[in-house]
Amino acid sequence: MENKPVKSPARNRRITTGDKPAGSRTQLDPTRWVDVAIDLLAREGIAGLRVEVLAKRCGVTKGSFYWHFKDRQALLDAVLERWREGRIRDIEKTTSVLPGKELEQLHYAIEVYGASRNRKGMSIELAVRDWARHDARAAAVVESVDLYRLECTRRLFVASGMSDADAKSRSLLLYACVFGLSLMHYSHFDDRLDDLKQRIAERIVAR
Amino acid sequence: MENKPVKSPARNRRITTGDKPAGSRTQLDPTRWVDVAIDLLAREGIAGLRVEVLAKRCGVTKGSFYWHFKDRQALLDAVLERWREGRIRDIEKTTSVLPGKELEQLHYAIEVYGASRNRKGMSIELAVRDWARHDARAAAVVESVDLYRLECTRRLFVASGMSDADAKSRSLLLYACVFGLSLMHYSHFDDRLDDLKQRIAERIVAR
DNA sequence: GGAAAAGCATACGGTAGCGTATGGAAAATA
DNA sequence: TATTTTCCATACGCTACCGTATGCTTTTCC
Repeated sequence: MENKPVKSPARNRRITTGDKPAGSRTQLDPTRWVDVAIDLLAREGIAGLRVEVLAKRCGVTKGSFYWHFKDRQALLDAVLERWREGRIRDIEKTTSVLPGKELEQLHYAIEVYGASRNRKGMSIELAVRDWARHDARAAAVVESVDLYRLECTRRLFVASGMSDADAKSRSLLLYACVFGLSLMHYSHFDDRLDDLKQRIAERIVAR
Repeated sequence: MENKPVKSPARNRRITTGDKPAGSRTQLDPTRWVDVAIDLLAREGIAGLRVEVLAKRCGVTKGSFYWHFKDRQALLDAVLERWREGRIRDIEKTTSVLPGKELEQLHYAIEVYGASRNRKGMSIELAVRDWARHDARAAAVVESVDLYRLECTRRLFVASGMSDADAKSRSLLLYACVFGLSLMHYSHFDDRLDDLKQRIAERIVAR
């Protein structure tokens, strides 16, 4: 008597990812779960990154999740690792520059971090940092990323002719300012925010 | 059976604001709940501020909580209001200064914000800001506090002889740096952090 | 001293979330 | 085609919460 409703079969889940030569393995999700998880993290924060919510967002149930991951912590570890790798790559890309263009590149970095098109990236950044305040693993990842960033921009300042101590302080000030601004609500403080930001960037980089 | 049998009022609370003089009244709780709640907020963040956890920390059960507060949101509103008042008072105290001592006072403010003895205050600050990222009420409070802070320090910069535009940018940079530093993990970036901080403060305030 | 209110405990229903058990369907493989 | 492996749905037990209902005990006040 107990017929199944057969409501939403996953019949046409033909995954057409960048197929290798007839890879033949379904190979559906090792990365997709993390993709959606990071999107959820950006929107809701670490407290909103729940297994069943994530599964629903992926169009499956948690039965699938627990086939791919041992538990929630395994997902969180994967999210952290993915974030770390992405940040390292991004830092290297942002701070590699031809000699002579260092200060220009530093200005560019500041502008990119504060740009509105980078909203999601900054949401992830803040979510991870909040996460790190109550989780040692996240804190360790944040620290490694911070140190790498600080070191890369320090080199740029040094390459542009500044002393090591000056370069260090400017590098730290740069990132502190970038993240601090993303924490604040100052849009009503001035009606010419672009000028304001420009002056701040000058104070960090110039002279 | 849809009547309200006996118990309904959550309304006629004791006044507690000087009803009787020196009455040794119970006076136990209108503020104490919020005290403990803010302590819990500092430790665990907004996600850890749960009714039953708070009650246990107060040494009672939630039956007591729901006598004093309509619901969890009422507590959160009280926490926000208390935080806002405290910040406003603190800003006024920190930025009121004799003419001629403005830059000195700005240095003092920076140093106080970054001091280790202010750890709990900064924990609350970060918890409220994270809260504000997903709650409109908290966001409104943060914005009002931010604008007040920015305005007060702007006046200090102006009073020390800077242009209005310069003062605005330095004021914003000051707070962005203070909060940004509290988000970062840079203790291994240099072995002389005091020098580093001093250089940053100089760059924000001096010249 | 006794009624009334204040202050709190206990029990309950309800939701959301984690992780497990188990079965079923689809794809891969023999 | 038959069997195994992959992938997912469903159901279950458990815990942590929120908010309500209903007492019980201590004050307060007359």
